[in-house]
Amino acid sequence: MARWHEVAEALRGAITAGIYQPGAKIPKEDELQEEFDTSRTTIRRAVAQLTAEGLLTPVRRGGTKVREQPERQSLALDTAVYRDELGYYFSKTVQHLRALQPPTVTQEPCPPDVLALLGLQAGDHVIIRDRVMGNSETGRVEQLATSYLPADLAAGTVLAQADTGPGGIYDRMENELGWGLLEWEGIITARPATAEEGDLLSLAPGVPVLCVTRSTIATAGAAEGRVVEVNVTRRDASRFEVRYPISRA
Amino acid sequence: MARWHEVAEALRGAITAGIYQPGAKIPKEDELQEEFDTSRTTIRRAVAQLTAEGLLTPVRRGGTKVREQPERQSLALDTAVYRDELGYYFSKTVQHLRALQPPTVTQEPCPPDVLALLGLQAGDHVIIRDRVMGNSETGRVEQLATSYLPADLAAGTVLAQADTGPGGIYDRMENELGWGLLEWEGIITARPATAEEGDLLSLAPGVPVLCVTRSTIATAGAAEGRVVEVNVTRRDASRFEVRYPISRA
DNA sequence: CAGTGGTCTAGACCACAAC
DNA sequence: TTGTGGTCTAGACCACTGA
Repeated sequence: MARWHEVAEALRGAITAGIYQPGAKIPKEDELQEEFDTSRTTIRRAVAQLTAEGLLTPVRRGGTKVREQPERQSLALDTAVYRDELGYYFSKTVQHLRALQPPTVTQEPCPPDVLALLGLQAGDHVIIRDRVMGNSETGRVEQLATSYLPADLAAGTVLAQADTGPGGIYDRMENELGWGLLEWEGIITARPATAEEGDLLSLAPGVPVLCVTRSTIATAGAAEGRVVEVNVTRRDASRFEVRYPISRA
Repeated sequence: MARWHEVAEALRGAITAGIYQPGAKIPKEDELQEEFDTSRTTIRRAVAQLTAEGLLTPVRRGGTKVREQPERQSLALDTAVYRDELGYYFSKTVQHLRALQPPTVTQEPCPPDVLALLGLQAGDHVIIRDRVMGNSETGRVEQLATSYLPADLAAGTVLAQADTGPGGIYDRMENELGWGLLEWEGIITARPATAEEGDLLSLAPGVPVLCVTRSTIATAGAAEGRVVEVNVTRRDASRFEVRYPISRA
């Protein structure tokens, strides 16, 4: 077994055994170096591993702390979609999330991971609507939301404009565009965060993002039967969870 | 910006731009060292970052490859529980998963992350039933399943034995123990994989685990109103997703 | 403002698996 | 067999930030 692996295991054991409590500092690198009689690089490799596992967070000038796991915030699973005079919404729980800035709208080749969902070919273009959402009072960023719309359907329409008017894009699709009563399907996934996501969401190193991907299907008009939108929301996986009820069938 | 950050960004750009295709090899470390005119350590730091993001997988003696994202396997969300003469099951989709070994049963202090779910105090003991599940034909490990039961309820009962008989623990709870018709609730989370999970599930470095946590609530008998079991299943987040329907309310 | 973690260098040897 | 990534050393300087 590699030396850094041994060091990591020793530290991990000390943490789970409670010798180092959450919020407490572990010895500084020089001290660990002496304790384990190895080079600083090896110590750093071990600490990096535990950091990636979410156990430690190094603080500049403040030592390396045992990470306090934040309480996870529950999201109700949006198995039903509601509608009132203002538009569609997917959760009965009041969302305090607001777009912190106007959405970014661009047109680009479709990223590979949404190609299949939209039923497109490699190289096909999509309209990308990007929003950074959070608590408008504290300014804290809570989720990143991105919509992908096939360019052959959406380019040049109101769907490609930053302001889509009252009710948002779904109202436009059902009313002005005549795409019928929309249908939806959801997928929950998780993956490592990109560097950009880590920045925007203030993720601790190594923490993944929890993704909820919602596909919108048209039932009439020019887009009948097609997936006309894929919406991906990404959240800090250490701070959010998706909760759902189970009933007897 | 740190040098390794620049290198990482350059490589990331080349990958997303398709200059390095999935499955292809990026230049070996010496060549990158020359190309970017920096030390090997810096190159390795950059490659480590992209590996953690799931973009690269180094292969010994075979160079470093651009990771081919495996197609995700869909899991139906178990919003309903079914029952037949053999016992309970949570998914209509036939599961080919079998326990690859008999379950491990131990008694330990309750881990902090399930304390609140079980309504226990720090230091309280739980019975832990651990199973490694996978495809019994290929031997491939697909998921890790762990059940936590409060020791004050389960110790000394059939629930603490490796073989719980036909129908499993839920039948024992409802029938022999008289805990009434059980109820359930589910939670979906994601977190970085531990070293052990990475080994068992053959996870690529940096890939998180997708967790489905199911709590069982008793409605009668000595355990009435209590959470009598917490079941946590962990899967490779790059290979699984949870899919669910959305209907109009 | 000084001590901590962050970055970087130059070099060496090792172990594993693809060739 | 041997070239690749994996590990490790000893040392240096930097930059941020919390004491």
